Amino acid sequence: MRIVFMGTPDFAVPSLEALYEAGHEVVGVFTQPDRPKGRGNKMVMPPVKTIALAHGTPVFQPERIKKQGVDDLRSLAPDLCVTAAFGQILSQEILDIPPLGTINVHASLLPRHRGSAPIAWGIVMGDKTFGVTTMMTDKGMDTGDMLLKTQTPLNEGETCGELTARLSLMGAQLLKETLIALKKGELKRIPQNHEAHSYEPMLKKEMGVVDWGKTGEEIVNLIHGLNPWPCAYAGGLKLLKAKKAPGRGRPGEILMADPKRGLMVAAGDGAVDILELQAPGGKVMAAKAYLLGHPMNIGGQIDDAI
RNA sequence: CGCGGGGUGGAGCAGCCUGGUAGCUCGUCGGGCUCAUAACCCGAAGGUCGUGGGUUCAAAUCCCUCCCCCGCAA
Repeated sequence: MRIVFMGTPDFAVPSLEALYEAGHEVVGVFTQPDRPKGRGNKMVMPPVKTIALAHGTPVFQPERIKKQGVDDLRSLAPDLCVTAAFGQILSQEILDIPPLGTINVHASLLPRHRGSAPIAWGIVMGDKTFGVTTMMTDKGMDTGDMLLKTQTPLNEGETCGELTARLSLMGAQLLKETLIALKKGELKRIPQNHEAHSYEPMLKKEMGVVDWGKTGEEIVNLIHGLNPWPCAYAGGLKLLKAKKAPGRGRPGEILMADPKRGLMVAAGDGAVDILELQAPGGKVMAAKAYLLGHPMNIGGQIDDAI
């Protein structure tokens, strides 16, 4: 079976590798163009490209697949397309090319959390159960029929980055199973219950500003959901890990700032024990370590920390 | 050459501008005190101040080189 894979970030890598491992014929890989990134603005290739090149698979990086990728895709004559966090929207013209259709690996339990950042939003919104769904891609945004689904509970204190790594492996496994079922003709298409869907937009930096009037739990979810990007911020400090704690005070008030006991900030309801943070220009460090060199005034406002 | 921050005992920082004895908060080790403790007291070990070069009587500090780390720009 001739398969064309479309994907870009780390999340997509295990899925692509699963195709190779299962012995599928990956005839081409589409991924986002190399982009200037990091310090020095050096050109960096998407993780998926690195893997594809290592396997000698032809790589295509159209700026807009809808415009410049159609002919390339058609000439590859794929039987099936597989997508995983590709980052571009496919037109009907593209979806019509592979006879078997296009299967997408989506990191949520559809129909919940359609959109580009399902894991982060799930954590931010307080979900306890996460998962991956394989689905037939259609013209809409993650609206196609579902195929297989797998789920997992959120671990205590787990961040979006950590959960994403886990789900990417689960997604790869699910993709394998999906293709096996496809081959056997046992694949069932389950329409989504569109009534129950939710859709969330791309993450924005502004979301990260902590509103200390919210509950301790909501704030902790925000901190973990936005880690590693764009991250939650308070007073110039990037907050990476935290846990809910009992406490009472003016929202944002520093209740405790002790190198031995930690950094506790009052929320609208309860308090938040900051475990890990990052100061401008600095590395990620335990809040207790930060306090050794940056004493804070108890009773002060965390937003004035820097 | 995209912009900016940083590299100082094991950890987090100060000192650098205005060269001249290595400082702070912890940790560690030893001793003491206490029913006890994230408490307190006494003492000790531990640093080529990222690298290489330059200026100087003298460089963590001033000048140049290189390496590494972090943030912005998604």
